Amino acid sequence: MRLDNMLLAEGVAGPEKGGGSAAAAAAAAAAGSPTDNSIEHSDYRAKLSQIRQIYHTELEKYEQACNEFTTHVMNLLREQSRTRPISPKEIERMVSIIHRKFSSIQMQLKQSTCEAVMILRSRFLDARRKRRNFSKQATEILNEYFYSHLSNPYPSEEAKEELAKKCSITVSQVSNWFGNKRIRYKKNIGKFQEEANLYAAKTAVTAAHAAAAAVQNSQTNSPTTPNSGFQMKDEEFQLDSAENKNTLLTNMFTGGYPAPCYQSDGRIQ
DNA sequence: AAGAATGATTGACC
DNA sequence: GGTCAATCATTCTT
Repeated sequence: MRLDNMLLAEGVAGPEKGGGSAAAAAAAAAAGSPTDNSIEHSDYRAKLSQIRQIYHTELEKYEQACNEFTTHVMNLLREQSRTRPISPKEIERMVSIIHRKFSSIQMQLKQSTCEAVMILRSRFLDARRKRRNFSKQATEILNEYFYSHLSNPYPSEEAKEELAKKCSITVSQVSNWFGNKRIRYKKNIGKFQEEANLYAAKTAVTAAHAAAAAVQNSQTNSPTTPNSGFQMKDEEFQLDSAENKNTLLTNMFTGGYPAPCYQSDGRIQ
């Protein structure tokens, strides 16, 4: 009974099911509540409840019509009983015919409701599958964070939330982005070197401005710069040495490619 | 139209 | 539970 299960899972089954309502509640609870993707999801839920409402009102209408028709037929039979004898069995037969007819109509209603739910579902899933590239600003913000935390590009939950807010995307999208970025950067550091230098320069410039404002007479010209490549956390301090920074600074302006600092085997954590 | 880039999903791992 | 790695599916670039 796929259709029934589906309706139950979506909470479309009505109270007329009697004992089934408990099963409906259980199924709804078991289905869980994926509370991510709030905007599209709430839209989905709204449409679903709309379908459910239509189903219930239609069902009620049929129920009522069935009752009305039954009493109408009963009246007719009663009238006919004056002219000819009508057995209780015949009445029973008529009533059961009517009920059968109406229950088949209700079945059709259930089926079409189910179809509507399925269509809604597939549309929802399609919408989720369809992706849009993030805005340029969003990518910029994410890249800025990534390259300025290259030694440990793992934003905390709070940092993720902040980035998500700044980029107007969800936290899981931020997680996805960092997951993709880490793996793709690691796979081909050379390809990303230009980008890395760009963002390193960007943060260097802003840091330099701050530094210049603070210490005008100082000779220090090495603002905080990111590492050349992210490493295992164990190596972080070792590779974040001043020597490394200087190398990067030089490379930044000469366009050189600093050697990647990866361990041959391990994962990044 | 083909290939590259990119966001999302999935399964395995710790 | 978060991450990695492979992969899918769509979008962008050439």
